[in-house]
Amino acid sequence: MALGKDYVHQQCSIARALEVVGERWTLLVVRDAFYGVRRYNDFLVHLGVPRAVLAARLQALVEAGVLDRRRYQESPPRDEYVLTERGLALWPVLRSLGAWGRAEVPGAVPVRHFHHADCGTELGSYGECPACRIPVPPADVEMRPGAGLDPDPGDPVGRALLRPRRLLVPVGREDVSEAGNS
Amino acid sequence: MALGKDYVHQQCSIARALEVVGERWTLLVVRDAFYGVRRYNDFLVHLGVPRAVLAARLQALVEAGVLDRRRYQESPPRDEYVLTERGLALWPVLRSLGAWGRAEVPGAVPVRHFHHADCGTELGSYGECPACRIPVPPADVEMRPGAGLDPDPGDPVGRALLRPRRLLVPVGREDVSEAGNS
DNA sequence: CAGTTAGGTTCATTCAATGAACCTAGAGTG
DNA sequence: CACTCTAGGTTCATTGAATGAACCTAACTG
Repeated sequence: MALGKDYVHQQCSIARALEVVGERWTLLVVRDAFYGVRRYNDFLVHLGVPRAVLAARLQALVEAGVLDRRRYQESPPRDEYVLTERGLALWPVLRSLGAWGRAEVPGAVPVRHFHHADCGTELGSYGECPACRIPVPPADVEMRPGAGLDPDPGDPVGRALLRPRRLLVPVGREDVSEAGNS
Repeated sequence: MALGKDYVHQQCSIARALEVVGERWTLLVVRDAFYGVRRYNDFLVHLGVPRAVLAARLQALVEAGVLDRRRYQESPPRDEYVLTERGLALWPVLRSLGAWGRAEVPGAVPVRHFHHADCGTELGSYGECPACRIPVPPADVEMRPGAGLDPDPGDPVGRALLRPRRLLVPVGREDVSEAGNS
């Protein structure tokens, strides 16, 4: 990884984090993992990333301990990629990046809203629940579509993510399979 | 910017944030700006980034409204790059990335510690003060060297950052100028 | 007026991203 | 039992960006 070669001598834990998640597409792969995407093909169609790049990123994330590659069926051997504890710890990074992108990038209409599932309150910029005054773990976060969300994405995974969802819950096969069931 | 071309169709404020700060070196430039680095040459020696890349990144950050380029002397015209409000809003992103890099990247010895200047308490993972229970704005953060910090960095800016410092306070010329005053 | 400093630009080379094509192995279908 | 589909890749030529060295400019310094 090119970043690593240059960042290694940087005296900074930010640089060390960027060695792992700072490459192109990597954080979007992790984001999709939080959204419940687990399979190679689902990442592929949802991100629109080249296959070779996706394979390289998934492998790098597994080696870094961010994702766990696990066999979910044997007959045709199929693996899925699931966030580890280390990967789950990236939630504040994604949350703060998303909050910044929504608040500070001009012309941004809210695309998704994140709520504390226990009480329904929308999360604050730090991923905390303003009502309960606690940092909300991703498993307790409910994602709801916002006004800026494209109502008809081209890929089945994007369509599955139109509905309110709990984070980390795997995208169901029934959501993804049939294309045009309106 | 290559990222923009591909991320634009992504329905996500994380992707929009990455269009601005997701490129190689960009977040490290912003980090240095928080550390008090303001001048082209100081970024250059501290980051070890190619000159052309630094010029492109600074220009992009100015266009994105993250940095403000301001003339600080006329006689030889010299500009400095200072964080805007929008740039200051990136502090939670850097803080959470740094916290993750320290906690989750194996073999990481703490390089710098960040404390609430008002009370001296070390910041939590979200950039909050655990004692005062408030998010600490970067101007109120004191940075102190940690055990993992190289005690003799090769560049004068790195040496200036060895001492405890308030964030955003510009790196003084007297810190940077003389090389080997032990 | 020679040297230095700040802040760049230009250019050839290297390296990674892209996207299309191809590969493999098992599953379902007629 | 041939055909085709699906999941999960690999390979390869092309494109594009990063790299680092060299060069440029303008002003100040001794």
